[in-house]
Amino acid sequence: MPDAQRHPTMADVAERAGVSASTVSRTLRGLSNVSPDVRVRVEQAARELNFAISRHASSLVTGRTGIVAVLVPTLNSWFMGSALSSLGPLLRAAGLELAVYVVPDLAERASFFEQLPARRNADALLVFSFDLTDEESARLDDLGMPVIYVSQHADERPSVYVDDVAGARHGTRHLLNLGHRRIAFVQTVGATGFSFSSHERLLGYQQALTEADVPFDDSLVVATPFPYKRGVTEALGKLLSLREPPTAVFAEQDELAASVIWTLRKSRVEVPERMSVLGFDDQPVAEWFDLSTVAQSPSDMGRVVGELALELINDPDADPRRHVVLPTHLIPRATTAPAPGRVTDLANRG
Amino acid sequence: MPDAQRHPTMADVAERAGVSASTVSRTLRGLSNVSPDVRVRVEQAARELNFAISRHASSLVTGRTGIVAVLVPTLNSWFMGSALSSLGPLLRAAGLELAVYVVPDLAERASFFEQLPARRNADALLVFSFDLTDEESARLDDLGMPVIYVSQHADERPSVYVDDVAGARHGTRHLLNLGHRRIAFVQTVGATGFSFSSHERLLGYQQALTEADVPFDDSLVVATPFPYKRGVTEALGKLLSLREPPTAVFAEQDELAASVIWTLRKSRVEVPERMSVLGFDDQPVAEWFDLSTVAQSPSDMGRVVGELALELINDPDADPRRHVVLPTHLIPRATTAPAPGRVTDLANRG
DNA sequence: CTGAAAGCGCTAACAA
DNA sequence: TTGTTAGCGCTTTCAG
Repeated sequence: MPDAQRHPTMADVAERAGVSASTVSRTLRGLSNVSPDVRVRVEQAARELNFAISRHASSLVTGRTGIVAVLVPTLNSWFMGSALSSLGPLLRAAGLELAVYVVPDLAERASFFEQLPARRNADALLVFSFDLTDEESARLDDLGMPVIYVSQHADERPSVYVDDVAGARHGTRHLLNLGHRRIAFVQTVGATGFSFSSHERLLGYQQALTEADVPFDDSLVVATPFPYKRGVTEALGKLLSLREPPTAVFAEQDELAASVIWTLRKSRVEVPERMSVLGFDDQPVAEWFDLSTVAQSPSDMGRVVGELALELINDPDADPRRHVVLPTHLIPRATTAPAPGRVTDLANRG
Repeated sequence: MPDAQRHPTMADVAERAGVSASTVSRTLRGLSNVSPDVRVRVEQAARELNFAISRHASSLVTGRTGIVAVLVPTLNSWFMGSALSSLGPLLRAAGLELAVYVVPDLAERASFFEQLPARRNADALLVFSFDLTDEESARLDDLGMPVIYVSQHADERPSVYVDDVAGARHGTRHLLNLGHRRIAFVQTVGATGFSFSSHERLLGYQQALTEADVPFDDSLVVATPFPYKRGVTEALGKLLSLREPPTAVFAEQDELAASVIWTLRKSRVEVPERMSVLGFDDQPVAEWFDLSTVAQSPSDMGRVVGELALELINDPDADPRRHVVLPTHLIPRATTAPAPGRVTDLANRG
């Protein structure tokens, strides 16, 4: 259907408005030094011709592409989806495009870092949820554009992440305050091992235990491979058959927590009567399951990282190593309750 | 950290290799008419200088941007995530970039169609899961690039969608074959009303009933607003209080089905003993819940639409109105069972 | 406030 | 097979 007639150029608009191309350029970019009547004529001509600027032509001369690139392992996760769904509109509002590099496996990853396709083709790169090797980070340093690390620390480089340690500490304290002393921690382990967040959350869990003088027992920490189900059943089996089984499970993330609850209920272990379950994230599934959880906000994260990107792009003097740490908050729902056979204060402060 | 020294250009590479810029261009694009030794020299020079081509400069002369744009309502859904996660790598392999326009609400949508930011800045546009007005579609026709409609039909324009009607028909037949005669259909209704798929699935449901001579009863069709929970409780309340309540529920999609199961179990209605529940999608949640469902594959969809885009971009003579319809298949799991008090053939053919 | 001219980095004829 | 030339459509001096 589309009629591939050529797009009008600035020269066309200029001719129609009876001015020069430079004036059209100035007008359309909203520069101040254009007389009101000329501005009106130009704008009208542009509208009539249905003119759209060619970003490529202007990039060539300004040296800016108007594109922000993001590097993600997948788009198929709550975190990515939420973060990018808020980042996208924010960038658009600033007149920038969002380009996405999906790098699902090791081969693609190697090729990405070898070719660096974003080089010269974006104004900034946002690296989401990767645990980069030093070599990879070094490669990105030569990209010639600001690189912001999301969901991971990166020394001397700008990054944005949620305070996983504090979040897990608060969550664990919530369980401790409910009188639990045997608290299990369930992690997921992927193809590339534990994620950065996973480490941090375990750390927060340990810190809270230490603060409460509850000895850390590593038989209470279990890992399960990603496509849960079987792994979860096994992991819970292990926990329930301990001499002194846990009365609470802190799952590293909500989907895992949901799976834990599901599996427990199947085995007739009531939640929260016999076992409290706490998640991390506050994904939609947490609401369905009435799951107590430590909430984080990926859409806030998208917003914050977008703003930081704009700043680094527009202000060359901006601090190029800023770290932004986002908070979490505890949402007690129906899956955590006082430890069986214990009278406690119901505090859920973290 | 990045040292903003200027990027080397083709001229730099040319100088270093002792050839002209055209030769560099030809070499790097892999054209055949370059002598082997020159090729080697050029490639080495490019490598040494860490040269990367400026897509913008070449776009200017070739008229192609090397970008495929997608228009999506959100990135925060299983369907989008899966589809784009497969589309991205496919495009990269073809040397194309993926640009994403996230248009979450009516205001953004209006602005998108007014400005058409993709115009002149992409080689094709893929419109995902929008029900466009005629006016909007017409606007896209003037974009000057192939526009492919995903998850929706569009007369006379290329489109890719899953066969929702057939899928829902198969699913409904599965329930009929299990002896169910009172089968409810639960839809979700969003801010903009029912989606295209929603309509189609309802249609398939009705067709199957008709084929089986089961009268269609519109009190068995209920809708619930998107953030389920409350809506689902109400909807099920309505169904269960019917004079002749259903023995099976066909939910328009898996998340909704999960919510239905959850709510039923809370009300002590056993699934599948007293109520069968069937979903649509085969999202990960279907596996957790051991949910019988009608499976579709968004990642196949991403792949197919990507291939179609490449074809339309590269071959001007390609049929510009091709429709590709993707299949579904039934996955019987644990949430569908013979209707209570009925002896039936357990066929699950669709 | 406006226009003319130069050139951003590349590719596409055309010659050689 | 290679180099030369002439732009692609814009922005940016620099004059006026």
